[in-house]
Amino acid sequence: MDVSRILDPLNDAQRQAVCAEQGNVLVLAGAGSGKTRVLVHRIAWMLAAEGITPYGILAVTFTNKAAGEMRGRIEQLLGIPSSGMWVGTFHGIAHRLLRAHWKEAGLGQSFTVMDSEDQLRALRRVIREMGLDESQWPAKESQWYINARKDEGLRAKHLDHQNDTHLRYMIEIYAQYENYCQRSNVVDFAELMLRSHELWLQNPEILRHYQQRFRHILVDEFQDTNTIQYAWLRLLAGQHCAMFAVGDDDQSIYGWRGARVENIQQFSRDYSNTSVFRLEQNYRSTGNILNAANGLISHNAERMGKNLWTADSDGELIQLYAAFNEQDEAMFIVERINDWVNGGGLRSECAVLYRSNAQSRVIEERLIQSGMPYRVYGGLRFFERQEIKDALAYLRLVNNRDDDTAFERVVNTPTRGIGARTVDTIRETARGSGISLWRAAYYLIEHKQLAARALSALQQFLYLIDNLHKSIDGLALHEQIEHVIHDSGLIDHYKKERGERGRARLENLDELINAGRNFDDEDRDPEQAEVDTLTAFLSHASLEAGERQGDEWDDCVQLMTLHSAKGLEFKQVFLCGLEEGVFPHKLSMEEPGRLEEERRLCYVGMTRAKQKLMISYAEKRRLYGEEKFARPSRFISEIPREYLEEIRLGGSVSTPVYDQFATRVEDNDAPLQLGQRVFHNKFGEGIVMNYEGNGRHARVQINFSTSGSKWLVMEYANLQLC
DNA sequence: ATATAGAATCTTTTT
DNA sequence: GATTCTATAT
Repeated sequence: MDVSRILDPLNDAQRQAVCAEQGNVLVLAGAGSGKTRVLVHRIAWMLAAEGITPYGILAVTFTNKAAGEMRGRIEQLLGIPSSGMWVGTFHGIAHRLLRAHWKEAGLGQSFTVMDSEDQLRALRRVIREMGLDESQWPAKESQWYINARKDEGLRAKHLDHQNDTHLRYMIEIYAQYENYCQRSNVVDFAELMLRSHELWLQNPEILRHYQQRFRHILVDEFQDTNTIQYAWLRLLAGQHCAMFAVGDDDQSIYGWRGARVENIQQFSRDYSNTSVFRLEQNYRSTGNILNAANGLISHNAERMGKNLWTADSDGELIQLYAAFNEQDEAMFIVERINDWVNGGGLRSECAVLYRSNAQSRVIEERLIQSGMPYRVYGGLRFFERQEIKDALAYLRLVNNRDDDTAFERVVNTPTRGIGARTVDTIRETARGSGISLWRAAYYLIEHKQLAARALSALQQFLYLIDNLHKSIDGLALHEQIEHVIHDSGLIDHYKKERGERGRARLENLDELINAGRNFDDEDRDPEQAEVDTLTAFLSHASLEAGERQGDEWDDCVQLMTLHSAKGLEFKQVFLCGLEEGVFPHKLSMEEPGRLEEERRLCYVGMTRAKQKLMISYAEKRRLYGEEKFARPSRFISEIPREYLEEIRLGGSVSTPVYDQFATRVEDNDAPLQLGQRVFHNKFGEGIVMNYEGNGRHARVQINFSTSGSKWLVMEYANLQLC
């Protein structure tokens, strides 16, 4: 193997990381510094130069996309298939382990993986069965609580209610939910990590086997690992494994779902012989964009320290546009895109990034108006669509009769005369005897404990599932799917739905058959040939919900949230809605830690831009039906001024907007922070709800605890901060 | 079993 | 403002 192909395309820092001596390595890779390249070349280097066998390598990522990309690039670089190597997501690999050791993990052989919607439905049922009021104990909250505990590696039995009633119920719901999952032979996403971790802890011989096999672990996006994922890695690594972790603390934007940036620092502490490398040369953006981003992120206190630089030229200044309102902002963005396209640029080279999905609507409307094709990321994915989930539920039930989530979903879809009353009876029986719904239904029929009509309807349903099981045995996967969606009546059911939507649903069901046809050859895991195809397909559907909607091939403007933009790059980026309360989001403004995460999010957004970055904010914005005034985001004032250029449309430059907000933000005698508690001599204590204008002439709306909401003029109000 | 009206609620997202 | 769920009526 010619090693120069691996080393030549690298810069010094990259090469040092790639060729680092065997041992633990931490690579702090800034945005656009060639993070994936280093991972891929490191693997290639180990295989080609160090004589390490692919069989001993495990590479973990967070998304299927990243895993696929890594695998593809390894194969491209080496010119051979990457077989034997494990490259996958944390959840994908945990799932693989559980399939291989289902018995030791305490699962049934054909256990099913629930997605978050399934999990929510399951929790609704558990809460209802506990006789709790659903409005007082929202399933969403329990789901959040349970997943957060699982991400910390904690089971219900580890938790202490500390005499807190609320907590006690939460833990009880958790415990009941664990029972439910065990009974139904299903696992949720967090459970995959937690249970595979326990599998290793409780079966030292299995752990030893994997420890001996995987002497080289590579981890992508290390800053996004949560507690259980890090514990899982440490356990697998044991004493003799070399870990190669790549991450960027400045791009940690998933703290709210349990990711712990601290794991990066912890890594060097836990593995004392760790060599640390920094990749700071950026190959993506112009100098001005990088300097602006560096300036912004320097306002964060908790950093490992890193400064991106480029050999590229300064490029254009970052343009700042102060819009009158959100309509004006949208108009500005679309006009700029038009200019770009007229100048020969592609629409797909432009991305509009926003903090929250609700912001996309106005921009979409404006794009439609000017006939500009666009694509919004973040809609429903293929395997999450209603009709697809219905079909999958039938398949799941055929595959695993105890899957209560699937049973509940399809027992009366399409309607077949099994009403709420009957299902209630089944549930009660199931709960009374601690059995699955399927078994309870069987029991009720055998003992004729239902009204005649319901009994025969239910019997029909059980026959249907049993017959489906028999008739699809031995068929190819796509034939199985086709059979099930026809015989279940789903096709007829959706044929009745009129209009565009019904037609789309039928098309999707057709597409599901197609997915089954393609699955056989492509997506099977060669090391798990003994798992039957249907089971593998169902797991695939849960673990890899498919691409987001949109025609990739069309040349269209890209619209997405800042979170979904991570890892992508565009020649021209619009960062919009930079207003206090929108970005940083009002729910993240209180805690310093969360605010720093918002700032990192802004940093991520800025560093997506290759050539042109445009930042905009609206002085007045209609959001959630109400019109509100907002101050420009503090993030704007944190960008060093020399990299910004304020622009106005139509050339009518009046007061420089930058000056306006600069004084507004920095002046402490204008405490117009929304949500600020204030004291008024006559009205007492209140909270700032809204304001209009700025400086001394501003009018402020304050909600007083004793006398209600009032508009006051700052100049005369004489407010005191509390 | 379905249709409709009223109410609630509205970061960010992958697996 | 728009969606999504819940309660009630038919």
